[in-house]
Amino acid sequence: MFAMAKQAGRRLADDIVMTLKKEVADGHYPAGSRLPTEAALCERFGVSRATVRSALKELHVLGLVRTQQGAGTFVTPRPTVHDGLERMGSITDSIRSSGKEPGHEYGRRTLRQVLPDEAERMEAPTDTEVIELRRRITADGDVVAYSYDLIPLSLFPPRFDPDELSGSIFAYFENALGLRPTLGLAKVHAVTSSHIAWGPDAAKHRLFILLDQLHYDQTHRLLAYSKTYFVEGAYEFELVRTSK
Amino acid sequence: MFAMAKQAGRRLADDIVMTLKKEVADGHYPAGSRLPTEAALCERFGVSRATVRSALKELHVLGLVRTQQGAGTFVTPRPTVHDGLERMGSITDSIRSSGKEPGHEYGRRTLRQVLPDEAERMEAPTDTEVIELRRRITADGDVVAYSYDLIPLSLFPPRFDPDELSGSIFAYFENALGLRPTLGLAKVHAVTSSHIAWGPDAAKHRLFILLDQLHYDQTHRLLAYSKTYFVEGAYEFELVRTSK
DNA sequence: GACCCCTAGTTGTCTGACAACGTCTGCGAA
DNA sequence: TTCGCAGACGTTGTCAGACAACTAGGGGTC
Repeated sequence: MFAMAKQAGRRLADDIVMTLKKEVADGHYPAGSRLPTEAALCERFGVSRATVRSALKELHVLGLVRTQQGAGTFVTPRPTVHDGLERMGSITDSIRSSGKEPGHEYGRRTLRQVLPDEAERMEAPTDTEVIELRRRITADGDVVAYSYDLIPLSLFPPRFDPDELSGSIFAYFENALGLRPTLGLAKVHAVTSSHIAWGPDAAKHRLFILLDQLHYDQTHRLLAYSKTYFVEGAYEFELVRTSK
Repeated sequence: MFAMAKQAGRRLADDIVMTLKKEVADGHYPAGSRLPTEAALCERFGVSRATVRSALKELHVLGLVRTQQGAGTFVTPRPTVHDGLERMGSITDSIRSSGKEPGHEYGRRTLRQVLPDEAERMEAPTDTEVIELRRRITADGDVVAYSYDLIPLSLFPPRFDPDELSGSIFAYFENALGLRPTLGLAKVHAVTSSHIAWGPDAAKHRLFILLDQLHYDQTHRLLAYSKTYFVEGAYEFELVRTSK
């Protein structure tokens, strides 16, 4: 039989989803191939058909499989594409997955009140206190982005020392604060400006893609408001668009 | 009872999903409020609980609701956000949903072979014949984007007259050819160039966001390769990023 | 007021059955 | 042999009823 480590609070169907997701990703079921029948999956996982169908429904909504009445459930053929910008994730990870070594150089860390336009975008009171970070993000030593991040002071523990913040902000959120950004609302702009870049290579960088983004966790609490200026040409900006 | 127009090939659960989605969007069930119980929804839609659960599962995976065993199903509080760039859809629709009137002005329509770099990006033979379209897309009369679209000639019926193509390409695909673009792979760039814009306002447009995009249908057939240059500032470029 | 227990209500899972639909087999006709 | 068709069979979609797991709320006790 199938003994799965069952985490507290998790539903049976979730385990099946995770297992099948992994097997599809690992090529156990190639694109276009047919998954085992619902009855076979029932037997394998030791659950009822209702539970298997719940799991398959999730895979269907996620676009991983396509079901056809009378025929079976098939793995959706997908171009081999790593996740794009539509997936929440740290820039650090995406640089690393492209085979380069990410780096962070921190500029000023400031404690201040939000500006009026920032408050409006964040839908926060105008007296909200935030920590402002200025960073340069590098890949194999080359600057790929300049980032200006605002993080509400209320997220941090009392007696917090801003200098603890280094490296990836996502990693800090997760490891030090136990917060996981799961939703980002971004606006994309093209920008030419000589006031964004700083540091030794600043003069070379004039054309940017601006990702003006609000980060939330699963409870829709605002974690950060960041403006990240990607140096045009230095960072491959990919996006997978899907229909509903 | 509830008599719903049932489209061919659609499942019962899909109708329920659409109805509930709309009602949530219309504020019929405010954020955080509890949806009717599964039993109540069964009665309302005249279906079994299995079908209702299938529909609710879809809403759950889509992040619209949260279910809690023993308590009920609740509408997820969400920032009010319309779909962003991560959703496949025509620019025309997105302009219309922002309350403006979309328009299309067609420039040259050309029948030609693909260029080498185009063939590489399209993963197509170098002797592929395509129809090239040049369009200006407008909102309330103002140019918001210049688009250069390549569509494989093989998609068109024999004795095709390029002049039939007008208005939204997506609409033409769907209505005239029965094709539905469901997947887009895009790269995003910032571009400054004086060679992109054409027409009366060309001189005003120098800074663009380029969406360099391959369009596929559900069978993963390439429908089009388009380079759309959005005039910076004229089009609000939004993106909803989610985690897996 | 604070705490515990019990109960009614709701979602999660199980079982069994039939309907709707796709696929394949095998037979007969050309 | 080849082609077309009918029917059997397999698979997913839906239905019905039941019980398990869990939550929220009420009432009682201290």
